[in-house]
Amino acid sequence: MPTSWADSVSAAENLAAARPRSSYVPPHLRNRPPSTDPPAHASYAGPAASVQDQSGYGGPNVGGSRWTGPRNDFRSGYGGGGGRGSGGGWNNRTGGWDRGRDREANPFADDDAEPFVEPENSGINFDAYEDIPVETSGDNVPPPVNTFVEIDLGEAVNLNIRRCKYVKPTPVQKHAIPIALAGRDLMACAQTGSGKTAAFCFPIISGIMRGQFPRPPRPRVAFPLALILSPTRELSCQIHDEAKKFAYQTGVRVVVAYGGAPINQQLRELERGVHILVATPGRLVDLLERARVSLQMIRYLALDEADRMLDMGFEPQIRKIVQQMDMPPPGVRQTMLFSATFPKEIQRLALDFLSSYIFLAVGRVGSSTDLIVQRVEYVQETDKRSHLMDLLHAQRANGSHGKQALTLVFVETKKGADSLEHWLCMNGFPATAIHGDRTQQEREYALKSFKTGNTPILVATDVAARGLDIPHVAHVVNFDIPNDIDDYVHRIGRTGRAGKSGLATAFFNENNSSVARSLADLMQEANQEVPAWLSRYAARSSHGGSKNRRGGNRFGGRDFRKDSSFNRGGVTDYYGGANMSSGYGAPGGYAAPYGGAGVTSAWD
DNA sequence: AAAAAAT
Repeated sequence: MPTSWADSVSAAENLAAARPRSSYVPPHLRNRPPSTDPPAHASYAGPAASVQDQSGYGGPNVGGSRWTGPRNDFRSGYGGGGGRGSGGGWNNRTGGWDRGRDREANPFADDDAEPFVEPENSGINFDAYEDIPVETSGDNVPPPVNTFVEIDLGEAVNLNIRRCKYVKPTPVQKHAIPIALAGRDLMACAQTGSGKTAAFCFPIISGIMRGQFPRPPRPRVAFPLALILSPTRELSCQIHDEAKKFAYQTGVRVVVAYGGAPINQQLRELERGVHILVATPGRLVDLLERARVSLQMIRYLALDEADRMLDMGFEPQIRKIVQQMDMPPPGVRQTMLFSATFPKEIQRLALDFLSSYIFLAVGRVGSSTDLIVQRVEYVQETDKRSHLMDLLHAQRANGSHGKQALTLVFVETKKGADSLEHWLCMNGFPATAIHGDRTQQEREYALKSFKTGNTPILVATDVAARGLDIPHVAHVVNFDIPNDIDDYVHRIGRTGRAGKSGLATAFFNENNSSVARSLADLMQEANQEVPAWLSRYAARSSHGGSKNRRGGNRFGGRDFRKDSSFNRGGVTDYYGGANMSSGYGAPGGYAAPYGGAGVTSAWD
């Protein structure tokens, strides 16, 4: 148990200062006490060898295709194996499997320099994940695994798993990885912070290493084999950083592309060859229109925060990328959708992108357990600032060595973020802010300054609501409560990560009456204390189907194919499409903001 | 109604 941040910081600093840097230490042995070293890796023959050795493996994809044939044929059409030609590599011209690996930066180098280092550094409290409820549905669901050893991800990836200090898979990984390795499409609903990124990255990396792929047909155009899309630039960066760790010295190249940053550097990276492209939609569309990226060789598509990616703001861009460019259709590529929340109407939309998929729901680790203590306080608009100050004062008293616990304050608008940041600073609270009107440089600086504890208060819009893994956030304050309860779920999920505890406080007033019911339900479901006044609000505003009514089970979501309003005697009906619109009456309290002729707001 | 996402 770490004593305090400041102690951890100084301990880490001492450690770093004491370490001699004179002789070469292999990356995986750096910064580690001898007792925790992984076993010697004399047998580690290098990634290129692994790739060659396994080149006969047919790839992970099984199952039929509704297109031109089995997925594997897609590969053999070009007849170009990874080992052919002069250099042996998928992207021979620009580096391939072998060249450039010496230059590959060690993505683990900074890990132990992190100020908040902890003794047993798997980082994840697995006890919090025991006996977590899991629901799967779909045809022939591959059985889960209990250890990484059971999954043959290959020697190089196994090594990276050890470097990441992953001891055993999280529940979502136990289920999702076998499904993905079996080549199945997947819709996975699991709390962020429970290891989703690794759950889709490991199978993709493994599949790319084992598969044989045609040579890129044109120079100066990037032909990624896998595409990972996310809704914010910072999240794409985070996924990229993670994926680089998982792919370290495997020869699999991961490149990130997002807006707000100079495109030329991204273009250069792409030209060096890319197997896995992590991107935000806007920049990717730009690259596609410039014909600098082609999706024709995509074999794996992953949407992180998939419900957000398919909501009204993003859907057109996603459809353009996935359906209107040159990406292979469902059944040819493998598609994986991940999110902590999956509203039914979004699940329905997602059918367009999936083929005979498996639905997986892992009980929420954070938001519906006591790991996050949720409080709701009645605060008038005009009292919010002074109320926040009271909270921060109380926290400052609890902090150690004058350092405050990290507090993430969510507001509704960019303007509101600016003005609250300014006000906090004026009142002696070290705050910074992040929102979409700031430059990318400012955004990244704010995030970094917050993460390091330099500025322990971060005021944020929903740009920071999803996916961002910021360790040691002790407190999430919903200064403004979001209108969509799913956003609330994602926001409070910034604390209580990796099985750790956290606190979430929301400032409720009349303006939030539309979410009173769903908020009360959610809190009750999570065994939180629901104030009597909130229950009264909930009862008052609950009649009439609200968009915010959720399934009412203990899962983060439920396979909508099981919903009677969508079901016509078998899940296969949904792939016919004929009864889709007629079956879309949403009697379960979900109005229909999407699709169909009458696109009406469900909450006007 | 707001936020995000290309220049």
